[in-house]
Amino acid sequence: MHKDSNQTKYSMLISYLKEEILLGRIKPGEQIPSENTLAKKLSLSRHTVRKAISMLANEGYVYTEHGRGTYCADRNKTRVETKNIGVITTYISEYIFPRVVQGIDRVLSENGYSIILKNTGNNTEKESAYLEEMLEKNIDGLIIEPTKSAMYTNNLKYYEALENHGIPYVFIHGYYQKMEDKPQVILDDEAGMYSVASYLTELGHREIIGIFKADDIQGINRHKGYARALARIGIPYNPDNVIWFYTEDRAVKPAATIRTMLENKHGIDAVACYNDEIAFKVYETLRDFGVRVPEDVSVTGYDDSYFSSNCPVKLTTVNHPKDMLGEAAARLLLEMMKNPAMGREQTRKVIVPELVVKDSCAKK
Amino acid sequence: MHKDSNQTKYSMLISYLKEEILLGRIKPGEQIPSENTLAKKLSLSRHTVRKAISMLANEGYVYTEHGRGTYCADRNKTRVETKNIGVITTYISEYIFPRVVQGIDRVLSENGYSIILKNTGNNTEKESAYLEEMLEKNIDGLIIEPTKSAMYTNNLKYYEALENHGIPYVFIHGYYQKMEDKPQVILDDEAGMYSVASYLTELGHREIIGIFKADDIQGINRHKGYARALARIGIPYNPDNVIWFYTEDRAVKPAATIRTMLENKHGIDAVACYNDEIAFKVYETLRDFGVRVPEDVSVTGYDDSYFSSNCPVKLTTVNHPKDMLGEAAARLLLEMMKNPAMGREQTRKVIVPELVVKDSCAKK
DNA sequence: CCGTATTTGTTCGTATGTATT
DNA sequence: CAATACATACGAACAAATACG
Repeated sequence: MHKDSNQTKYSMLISYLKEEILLGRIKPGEQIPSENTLAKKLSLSRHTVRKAISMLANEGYVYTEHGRGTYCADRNKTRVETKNIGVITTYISEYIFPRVVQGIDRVLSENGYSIILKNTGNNTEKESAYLEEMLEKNIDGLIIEPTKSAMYTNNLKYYEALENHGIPYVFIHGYYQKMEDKPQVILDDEAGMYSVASYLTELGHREIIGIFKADDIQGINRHKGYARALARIGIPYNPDNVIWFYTEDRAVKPAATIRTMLENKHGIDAVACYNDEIAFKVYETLRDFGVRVPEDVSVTGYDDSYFSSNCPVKLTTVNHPKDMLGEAAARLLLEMMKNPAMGREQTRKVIVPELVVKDSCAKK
Repeated sequence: MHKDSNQTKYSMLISYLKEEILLGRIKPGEQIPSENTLAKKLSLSRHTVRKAISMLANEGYVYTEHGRGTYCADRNKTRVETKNIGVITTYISEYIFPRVVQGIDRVLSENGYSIILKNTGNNTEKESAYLEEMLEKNIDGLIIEPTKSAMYTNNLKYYEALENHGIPYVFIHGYYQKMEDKPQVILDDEAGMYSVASYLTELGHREIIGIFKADDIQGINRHKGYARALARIGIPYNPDNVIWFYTEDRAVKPAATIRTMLENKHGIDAVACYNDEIAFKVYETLRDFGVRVPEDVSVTGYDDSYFSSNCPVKLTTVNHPKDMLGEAAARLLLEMMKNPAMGREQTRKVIVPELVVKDSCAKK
């Protein structure tokens, strides 16, 4: 049950049964435990169980037969095209999201589809709720940016359900670790950060601080690229030079840690940041401390956003082909809807981003 | 009651009430006796009455409101709820749109609705196509930012159709000129620009250039505020000091015109811009020409976006309560869906923005 | 075919919670 | 604040349909 605990008892039972049905754990025609069994098992009165079942029957999830029992209804016989595609994003980042959605929308609108938009605010429970909503709404396909993709997720069941119902889906930006082979359009984050870190080492920097996001796969992969670039030229990996942050502390942790490092006279040649927003904050922290960029310390961002171009010292960064990412995901989804039996090679698109050199790095 | 006596008590009550409604003895909107009243009058238990009423509600004959009563429904207007709300924006401006949509999404998601997103790219034909699509999709409501709101539109028929189908809609940001009294959530653009221009006159400026967008109602209203502020202190209106631009030439016209003015030694004390993006371009143009901001010329923006805060000289601007705008629109729509007969006073929300003084203006 | 257990359907009573006026 | 109206939840009894030995 484990659901919205502030809800009513009957609605908890409804969402429990609904989930079982939507996820295919109770199959059409299958009998549901009797009212008395459910009441006893869940410590509810029979009246409450009846209320839940009567509502489910009304919504067409189950049907009851007098004297026989209650059965799961077959709702899929009437699966019509809705021409709606679900799009679930993590949090509406001001500088990435709109362009990606625009790319998706352009391709899908051209093909007569509309997008149903949801954003999870990087909250896993909301992701559950919205996936369930999408299943109920009978969408024709789904494009989803996974929430906290580096963390354990118990939402895998929804993806299985999508597959059971024959609804294609495409991951963008990231993917869950057990689902590397599922359809996806991603950026090669490791390669991107590898090119940043290599660029910094070529400028002669050795004490390179890396700042990474710990709860999404992008952060993990960018960290890999950072470590690989340093290893290539024989710099031993130094955990003290790596700062990890989470969605929840992104506004304070990176800048605060850099400040502490400066106060403790931790040697810093360069700072390679998870994205432009962090880089901009790092730039401000350094400036406030009287450290010049790039003369004293080099700083790099990631995403080539307005944070990079509007920073007093334009930030060297990695481009983010936002529109292209959205368009590619939409096109892949359309192909999959046309031809459901696509091979793995065709359902994985990796876009390699490029280093964009601006003014925030100098030779040591 | 006089009906099939072999039936159940609750079904007798159902057919009694159904008949009253179908024969028009109980009219749509009219209140039905309370559960307790019916129970007492008909010598039934309240539970039995509730059973009958809940089935009638399910069939769409009546609807209940917690704490108020049970009412006769208008069966001609009961469409099937899709729990989808259409949202049509003009063009996905990077710095306004995501927050507005986020505000809309937050309120609607909380209430179990999803948004179907479309953007017109400020193209009137696309607006037609998308309005038609929304009508086909059977949405429960619509939030729309009108495309080229200051121009003639021949999409009025779609709004009429929405009304005929009983689908409520809310304008945001702007409205068409023949539809001033339709439900809307807008910013008081005239007041916003009035406060900007008044601020500039109070600093002693007289030759104040105004740059406005000609094809949306926001531009028209901001121009009104500008003209009113100048008129207030007796500055005669000078058309040579006003630059009009359109969606299509927004990237070049404003900056190019300022450059021409500078070359022609047109006197400029200050430039009041349509938005921060234009103001940033004007700032760059002035700087490239060797004109200092704010020492030589004052510049103002509008929207309080990152263009304002990331400009080397932070731009004095007008705030844009993006989230609040979206939330207010969503809440208004929800109210209208609940209570279709809302008066005009309640369906028009005007948010008055505030001047945000930063560093780009100085005394003459 | 009968009897019994099971399952859903109808109806009552009672108590408490919550929204509206 | 009190009264009113709907909402949730428990308990109990009996009826009607079905399944099965």
